[in-house]
Amino acid sequence: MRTVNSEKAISDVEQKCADRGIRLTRRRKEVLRTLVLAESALSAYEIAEQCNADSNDPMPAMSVYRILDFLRDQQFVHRLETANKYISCSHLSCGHDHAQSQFLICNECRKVEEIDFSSEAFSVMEKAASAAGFSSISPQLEVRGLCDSCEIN
Amino acid sequence: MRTVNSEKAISDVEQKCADRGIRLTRRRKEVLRTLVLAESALSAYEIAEQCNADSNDPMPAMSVYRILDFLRDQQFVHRLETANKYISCSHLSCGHDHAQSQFLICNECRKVEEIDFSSEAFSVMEKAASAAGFSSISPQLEVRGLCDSCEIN
DNA sequence: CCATATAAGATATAATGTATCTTTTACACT
DNA sequence: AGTGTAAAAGATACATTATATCTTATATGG
Repeated sequence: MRTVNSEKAISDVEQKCADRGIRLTRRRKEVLRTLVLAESALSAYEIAEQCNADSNDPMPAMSVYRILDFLRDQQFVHRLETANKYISCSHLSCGHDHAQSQFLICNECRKVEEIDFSSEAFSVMEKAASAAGFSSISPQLEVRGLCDSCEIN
Repeated sequence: MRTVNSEKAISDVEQKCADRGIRLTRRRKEVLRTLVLAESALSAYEIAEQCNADSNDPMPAMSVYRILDFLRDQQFVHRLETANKYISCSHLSCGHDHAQSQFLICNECRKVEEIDFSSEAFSVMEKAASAAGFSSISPQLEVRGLCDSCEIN
């Protein structure tokens, strides 16, 4: 599934970088491609491992961290805080911004879905937060659960 | 604030352990007390450090992990997945169960509030999840934000 | 008092992440 | 093309969080 539009996603990112006047270097593209092609979220070290499997030019884990910082700044990649893993943004080819991101994470198969909670859901949460003394809350949310196919088994 | 009812909370936990036929050993009580008295969530190593400051009987970090497993099983303590820290349950003295727990975490001062989202909020989230192919989701939720006093500054 | 199970101690090591300094590369300008 | 500058990448060290495993101690029931 994820491979179908992966090349398009990457060239769209290249375009965005050009527009923003920043560089999508070979190394950065390597990391991005690894994440775009990945079936699931990957740890930084898994990304390095994958890059090293794909080419003979060794990718040090420390570079992966720096590159992830860059890709996250640009919102091409998200960090799953509850999993210590990284995943490519599911909106790489969209024109608009995606500062918001909510993730559903399957505890069984580790599948991750990036979704948009309704503003209704969000305002309900904000109300509860506000009552507890938190006036501003982050729109990044990670919800653990079971995906439908793992639910069945 | 947290110190006011801390001794009561601990003796309530002792009672619960007696009821459940499990042991709240000296070591376990040490860890629990440290968390109950803490102003904020603590890492496992911070807990060990604190225990070691409080007594001359050294608490190894590895014991802390084991004890945290126990305390979490019993729902006396929660793990904040986004922070890799631990916090005592805010319902230690309640009679009923608290499998559910939602946390507001201040990104600035690290203050944590344990709250109960309305079932309304929850059903809105469940609906969104279900549309994305997740039929069951965990009630533990960690929401990052700014508490009111950090908001002002 | 002894057997057994549970808890704790001890040690090693894995996994994840940050700090820092050096070297290389890209790019603008001459 | 040559050079200066800034960004990126490489390299190394180390900090933090966590798990695995084996041994020793302690509590409890018979």
